[in-house]
Amino acid sequence: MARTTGSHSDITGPRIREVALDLFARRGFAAVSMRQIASGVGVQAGALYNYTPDKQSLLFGLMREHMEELLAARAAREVPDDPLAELEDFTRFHIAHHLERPDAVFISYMELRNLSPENFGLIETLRRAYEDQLEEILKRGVAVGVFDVPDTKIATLALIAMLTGVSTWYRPAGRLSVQQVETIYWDMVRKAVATA
Amino acid sequence: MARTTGSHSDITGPRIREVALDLFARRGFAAVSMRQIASGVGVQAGALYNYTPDKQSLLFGLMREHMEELLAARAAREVPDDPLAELEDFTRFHIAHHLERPDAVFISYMELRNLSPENFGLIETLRRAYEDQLEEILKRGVAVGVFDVPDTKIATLALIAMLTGVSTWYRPAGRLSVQQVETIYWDMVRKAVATA
DNA sequence: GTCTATAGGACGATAGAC
DNA sequence: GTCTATCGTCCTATAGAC
Repeated sequence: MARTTGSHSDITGPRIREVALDLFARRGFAAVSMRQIASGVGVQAGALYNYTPDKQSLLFGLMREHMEELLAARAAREVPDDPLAELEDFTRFHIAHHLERPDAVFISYMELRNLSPENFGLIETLRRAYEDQLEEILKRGVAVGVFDVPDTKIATLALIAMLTGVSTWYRPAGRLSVQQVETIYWDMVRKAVATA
Repeated sequence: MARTTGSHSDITGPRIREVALDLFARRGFAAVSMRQIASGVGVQAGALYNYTPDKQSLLFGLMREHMEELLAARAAREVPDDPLAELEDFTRFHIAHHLERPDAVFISYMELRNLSPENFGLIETLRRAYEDQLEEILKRGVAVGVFDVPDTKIATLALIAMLTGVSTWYRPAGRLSVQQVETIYWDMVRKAVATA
């Protein structure tokens, strides 16, 4: 892992984030030391502090990046007009996006309690903004009579929990493609909010 | 927190488990020290080792107890005969049981990676046994034509993720009773697996 | 059963040389 | 920008007195 002394600012920065994401996801933030991260990158522990003021900022940066990427990817999408097609789009987007970055997904809800109160608040705001997009779809569908849910807020949380749960069991080498998984979940989501 | 020197084996044992459960849930296993647990109990750190061989056994004991209690509570139930009523019973049981012990629920899926491989395997076996009960209900319902799910294994995981997710947002002081929450979720579960 | 004391090591973060 | 060296603190777990 050792590396020759010298300047590598363009490489080291991203590598630190990469290694930290991997180690935090696999062992947990509190169980990972700055020395372990440095070793994975191939530098000494002190060198990390050229890139982050402290360990917690490293975690926060990874989580904020993940949430902002999620919101940006969602915003970049061309969204259909009717609520049913919109909900299908959201479902498929959510599953595909989350399965593409399992480590970031994992730490973003497992390590919330290791954030300072300020940082926690910032992440929660981003998470709320994302959830609100789903709730708005449900509200529109209820308004025009294509959905029937007793409580849009709870339905939102229930559906997101269900969809995000894919990350806990999906393995790319398994028997199902991402598209097949999307379709199976969409079938359940569609029916769960359908008019009786 | 200090306590007079002396024998308290009948009190200290349960208190250690109680304090550990609370601290592990609030801050995470790796972030909690034996000294902090001892301080919460009102003894010195060394005294803990009269009750547990090490920190990890303490965690494992809490998780195993939680899973065994879950299976026992489920087994003690009188289960209705038709799949639809059975599924409603499972849904309401799962929600009520989990909302009664949020800390144990929390650590039981957040701290899996802090278990040794052997202990992890034991907990996974118990978890699988519980999940299998739901899958059997779904299979029976599909067999007699009252449920329509494309994949019972995935539906099982999806429904459990949705139901367990209640623990992340429910607060007893909130606007809804446990019964109301059960009913809202049952409405979604019922429709999600219904025949089209 | 609990205490005090400690072994033996890892931690986060910083200072100063190059 | 990275290194080596280190400060001060905390950790798990054990030993031996009471």
